[in-house]
Amino acid sequence: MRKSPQQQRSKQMVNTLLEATAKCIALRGLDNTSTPAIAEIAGVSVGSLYQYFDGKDALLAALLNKLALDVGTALKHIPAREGVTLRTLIEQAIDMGFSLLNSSDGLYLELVRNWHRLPTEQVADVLQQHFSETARMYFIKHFQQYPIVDLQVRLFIIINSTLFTMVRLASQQHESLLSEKSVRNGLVNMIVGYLEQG
Amino acid sequence: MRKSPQQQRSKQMVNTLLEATAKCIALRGLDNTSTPAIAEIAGVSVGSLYQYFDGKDALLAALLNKLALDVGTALKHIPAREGVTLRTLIEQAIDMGFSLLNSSDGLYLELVRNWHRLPTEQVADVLQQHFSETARMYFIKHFQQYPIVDLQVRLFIIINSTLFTMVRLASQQHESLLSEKSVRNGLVNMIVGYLEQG
Amino acid sequence: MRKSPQQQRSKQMVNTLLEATAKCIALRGLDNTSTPAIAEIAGVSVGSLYQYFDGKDALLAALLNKLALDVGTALKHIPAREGVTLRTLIEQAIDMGFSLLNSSDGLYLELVRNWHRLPTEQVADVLQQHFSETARMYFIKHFQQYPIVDLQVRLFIIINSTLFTMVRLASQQHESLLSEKSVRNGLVNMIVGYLEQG
Amino acid sequence: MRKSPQQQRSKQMVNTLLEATAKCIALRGLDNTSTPAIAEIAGVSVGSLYQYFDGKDALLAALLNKLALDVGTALKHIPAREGVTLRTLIEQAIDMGFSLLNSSDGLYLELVRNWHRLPTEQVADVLQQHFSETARMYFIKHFQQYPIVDLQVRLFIIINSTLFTMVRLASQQHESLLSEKSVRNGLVNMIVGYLEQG
DNA sequence: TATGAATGAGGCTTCATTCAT
DNA sequence: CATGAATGAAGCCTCATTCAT
Repeated sequence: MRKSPQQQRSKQMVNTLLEATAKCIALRGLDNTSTPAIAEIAGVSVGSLYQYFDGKDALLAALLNKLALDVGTALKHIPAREGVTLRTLIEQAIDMGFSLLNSSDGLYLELVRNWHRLPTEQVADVLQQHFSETARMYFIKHFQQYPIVDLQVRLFIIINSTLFTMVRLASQQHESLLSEKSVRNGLVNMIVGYLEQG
Repeated sequence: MRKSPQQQRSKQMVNTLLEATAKCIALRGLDNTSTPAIAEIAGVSVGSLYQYFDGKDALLAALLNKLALDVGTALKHIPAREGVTLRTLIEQAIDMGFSLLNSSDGLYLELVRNWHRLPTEQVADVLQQHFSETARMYFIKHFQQYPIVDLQVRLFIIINSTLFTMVRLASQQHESLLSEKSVRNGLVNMIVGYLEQG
Repeated sequence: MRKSPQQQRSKQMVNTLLEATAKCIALRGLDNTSTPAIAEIAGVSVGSLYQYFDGKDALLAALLNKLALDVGTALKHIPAREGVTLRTLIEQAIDMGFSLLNSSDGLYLELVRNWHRLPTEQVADVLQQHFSETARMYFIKHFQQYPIVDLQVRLFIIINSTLFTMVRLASQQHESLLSEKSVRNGLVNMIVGYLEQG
Repeated sequence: MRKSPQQQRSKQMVNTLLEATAKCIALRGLDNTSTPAIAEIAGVSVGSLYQYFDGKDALLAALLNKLALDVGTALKHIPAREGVTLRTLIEQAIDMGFSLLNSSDGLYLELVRNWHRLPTEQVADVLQQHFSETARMYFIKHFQQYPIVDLQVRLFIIINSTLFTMVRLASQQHESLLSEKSVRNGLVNMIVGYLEQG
């Protein structure tokens, strides 16, 4: 590990680099994202890059963490007011998912597609925790009469199903016969149905 | 295109190379699968590789086609006898999925993980058709009373959900808290529930 | 050296290979003329090629010899009847040059362009001798009153000047502002003028 | 295009590489001039080569441009004082030609030999323009009484004739029966004679 | 002899990383 | 700290030639 940033300039540099990484991935794809390319986009020398990050992987890891936090935050802002139905909640989550996948020039899309080549542990942790907690709280509040068994399993299934179905759709967007809306509704139906099963 | 094989030896070589490719992907991952690596595993010179395939991509494409055919064949052998329930059908498909993902040293796992970097068109075609047909026939036979609307959408969702949920599980197998069995059952429940919705 | 052809079949094979070589050079250029390519055009295996020729260079050398003989023969047929003027003689030679360069899909053009990479010694010999003899005889017959001094030098200059000027012109034919005719006439004038100098 | 050099070191490197390229071509011939060979002669890693040039072709193009400029400059320094005869002018040009061809270990020789495989457009431009202008000016100044018709054609013929005759001679120098001097004089006679023709 | 599959040296190029300035 | 030039291992591919059948 390099020194962690301790000064103003440092933090800015770190930020610049992370943004450049994001931009590069979005524009050129993960495969074409090289350290020189990142440095160039950041308007900084490769050397500097290595002052702040141990290398490509460290940079990616940092980017993922940052994004995970952002997403986590965004998720927390899905209003869980009193009386909101499960269906509504899920609709909102999925809509947010689609808008993330379509945002940032496809950054998230490219990242999820390549999840297995990325240092995703922490990301998974962050999101997993968020969803687990949210779900647990929701069910405790609303459905204590028929508590969900196997919550972990169901969450695992739902999250992966939704995420990758969305990614696959977004990946063929232009040439797809399926509309985003119909897939969204299908997913919602499937998930709600599943969660309401004894 | 290279000359197509014209002799006994040739067909064998093609096979050797495809197997080496498969082995290499399984053992070392797609990223570390290079033409030299393949040639070495095949016990053959790089030159030979290029006598039979136009390059790395052609080799991959050929491998995928072959595997798609194999899988297609395997799927056709899922017995669809009279009176088999939808649940059973799906259970069998999923079980087959898991056994494929766990077979061949993880070859299928690695391939599905990297789907977006592979020349998957034909593969998708083969499988898509199989599932579409099977599903259509099944529902025509059993459920004409409440015909499934949006079959394409539902299949898209189900297939991707299942596939990637399984892949994600298999990818963390050793360290996962979730058992294959529980995920399998969850998926089956979810899918059956979804398909039986009006 | 391989065995020299001693049988019918052999001679034919040699011929087929030489023609294939010529064709290949004309169509694909010397740089893209590989032994496999030649064998394929000849409809013969690479192995056979090596039965008859020691390799690429031997093949080229043989081709050049053959062509040199052909050209030599053609040159001999330029009618040197009584009373033909020097100018006419040269015009005919140049016209023949242009028609060779434009013939055979550009084979000669490509060969002359690449003269320095070819085993040209013998070719040069053949042609050199032809021209020397012709010239000597011509001048002895017609101009003994003012015999050309430095015949070797003059021939060297004339031949190379003409040849490469023609080749250069033919090489840019399509995009050239200069017409073949005007260059031809210019060459003739220059050469005749030069030869008639004391 | 690579980044253009921005520092002292860079310009030096560019130079080193161009010189190494020149050296390599001169010593080993164009065919044996490979990127590894150039890098080795330059005493530099292959990678460096690619920091400065897009590849072999770019390197060649750059070398040619540089040499064209050098030659252009040299030509401009052929003194065209008042009263210099056409013959003298041509003698000087040819002498300069010979000395170039014999210089740099035969670099120019090898380059001209391979003209048709080189990116020669700009080179041709530079030289063509020089000669056209010089010739035009010369004839306007001295011979307006009998203006040369077909100047373009004559220049084309003269330049190519001279150049390739010289190259051919230089290519067989050691084994030739012809002396440089005699060929030089022959060329001069031929050219002057040609240019003075109505 | 004829075949053509197999070889492997050699050419081109990229990019993560280091290090002298 | 910042810089960016330099490195070199590693990937991709071609083709002249050999050799088992």
